[in-house]
Amino acid sequence: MPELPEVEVTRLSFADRIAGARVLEVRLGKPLRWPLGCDPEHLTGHTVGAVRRRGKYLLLDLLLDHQPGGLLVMHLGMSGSVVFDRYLPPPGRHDHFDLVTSLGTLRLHDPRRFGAVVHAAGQDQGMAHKLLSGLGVEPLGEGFDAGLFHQALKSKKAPIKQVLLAGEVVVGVGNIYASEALFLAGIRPSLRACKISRPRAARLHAAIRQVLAQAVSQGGSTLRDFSNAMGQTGHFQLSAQVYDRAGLPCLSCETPIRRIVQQQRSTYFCPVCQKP
DNA sequence: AAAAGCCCCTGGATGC
DNA sequence: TGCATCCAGGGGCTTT
Repeated sequence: MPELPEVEVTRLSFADRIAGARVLEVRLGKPLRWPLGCDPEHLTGHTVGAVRRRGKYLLLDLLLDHQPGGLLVMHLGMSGSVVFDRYLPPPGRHDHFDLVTSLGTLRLHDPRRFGAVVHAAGQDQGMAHKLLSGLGVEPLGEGFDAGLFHQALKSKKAPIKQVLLAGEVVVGVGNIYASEALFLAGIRPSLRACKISRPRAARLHAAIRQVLAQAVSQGGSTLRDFSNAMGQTGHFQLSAQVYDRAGLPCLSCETPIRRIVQQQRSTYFCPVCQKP
């Protein structure tokens, strides 16, 4: 479920409230995608500092006696969501991680368990962790430059939709927003990335930023059950131009939207507005 | 080296 | 009502 906007909206909904909290206990449910990477007891006594985001990962800075104490890396997978509150009911069948702190409990709810919580420490305070190295540039950051983006696409022969999803060039763009950004840019998802001209790459660069920023401002997309750490749902799905609209008229030209499958994921596009 | 396939897991919607 | 099938916001690992 969660792409960059949903993760960012989640971050914004609890970062300020958890800052300075002291970890009292960690409760684990069923196994997630990866093991925590440390004894849960080890985290007790740490303090939570800033909550940051890298791509679709949430990063909780940990401190111990005012010294850096590594990172707690959280990923929401396909069906994950987080809640943070002073009082929560006992964990349910899909609640697999509780960080009980002096200011409330941070809980990961994840029915499919593709998500994870991993403790990363050591070199570079955990930022050198395998999961975080090798990630592309942040699309909403200053490092996302149209010219560099075009250069990066030149070396990729795969279809542009798949290159966006891979996250090696730019992070955070998932299945919904890849289709939406390509529609806004007027580019066919099947077009090989290396074939995209400089002007079209610039247009896609702008479209990615626009779509993601708009989605963040609308609280993300709630397709089935996403909500932020305050329990609030998102509304971007009501603004989607092509995602999940197969057979429905294009909102720009009325041609039926098409659905194709790329890398076993659905892609939606308008065959008229989006040129090969 | 890059691209394509294969899984991990649960639940909701649809069809017979 | 029951059961089978398909589909779903991701991404690491293995195979071509």
